[in-house]
Amino acid sequence: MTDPLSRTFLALADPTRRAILAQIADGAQTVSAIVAANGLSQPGISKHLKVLEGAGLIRRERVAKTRPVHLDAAGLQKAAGWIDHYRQHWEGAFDRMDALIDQLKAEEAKNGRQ
Amino acid sequence: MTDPLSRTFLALADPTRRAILAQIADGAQTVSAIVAANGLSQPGISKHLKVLEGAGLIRRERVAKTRPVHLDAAGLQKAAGWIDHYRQHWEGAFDRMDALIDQLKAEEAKNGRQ
DNA sequence: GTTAGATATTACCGATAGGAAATATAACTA
DNA sequence: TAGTTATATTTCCTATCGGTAATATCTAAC
Repeated sequence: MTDPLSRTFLALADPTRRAILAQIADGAQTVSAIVAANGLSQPGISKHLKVLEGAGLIRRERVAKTRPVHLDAAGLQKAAGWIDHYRQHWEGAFDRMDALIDQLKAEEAKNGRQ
Repeated sequence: MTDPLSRTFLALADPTRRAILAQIADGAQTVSAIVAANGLSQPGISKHLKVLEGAGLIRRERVAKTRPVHLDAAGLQKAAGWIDHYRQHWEGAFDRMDALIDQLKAEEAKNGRQ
């Protein structure tokens, strides 16, 4: 019952779930393939997939008996968007620091000439 | 005892903690100021700050009696870096889709000329 | 050194997460 | 229709989370 962004970050806060995303990044995989790749039980994987789906990070379709799992960019974009807001801040901070360093160097050079 | 990236994402998976980061994005704030801004109790805020510090998202210094809380770019950069890896994937997917649309348009135009 | 203010730590609570095992459902196949 | 495969759901356990209240610690000022 939490907000979508929290759900997305919570979904990313688990190594198994990040491994699943890494596994399907290059193309859809069946649940069985994901179970085989990770050491977990099948119900355990299904639970993780449910969390990822609820966070908008994966989509599932139905192909015959299997339910291939796809990466969904929408959820990741939301998370990236939130972080990007702060990236502007810290890159700004780096820029200001660079400017400060340049200024200090310039003054140092000027003092050297005195 | 979990891995650093999980700790970072877990720290971001809470609205109160994201609000704290938003509040200190433009400059350090004291714990009291953060307590006043959010509706929570002081120990509650201290707990959240501990989580944020463990995730490398904030730093704390000591200035007289207060402990100003600063945004720390390091943790955010790790999280952003992880997501960026997948951003390349999904932007690649968009590019490929754009290329496909261009190709379809080109063929359509060619057929139109026939 | 005593006192006051700012913050951290501890103890406790209810809710939820992550995990395994058992069971149920859904769809292909014989 | 019965059997088999793929996946989902339920149940149960323990650990952790988010919250509050009470207490402790650290620093500055007197």
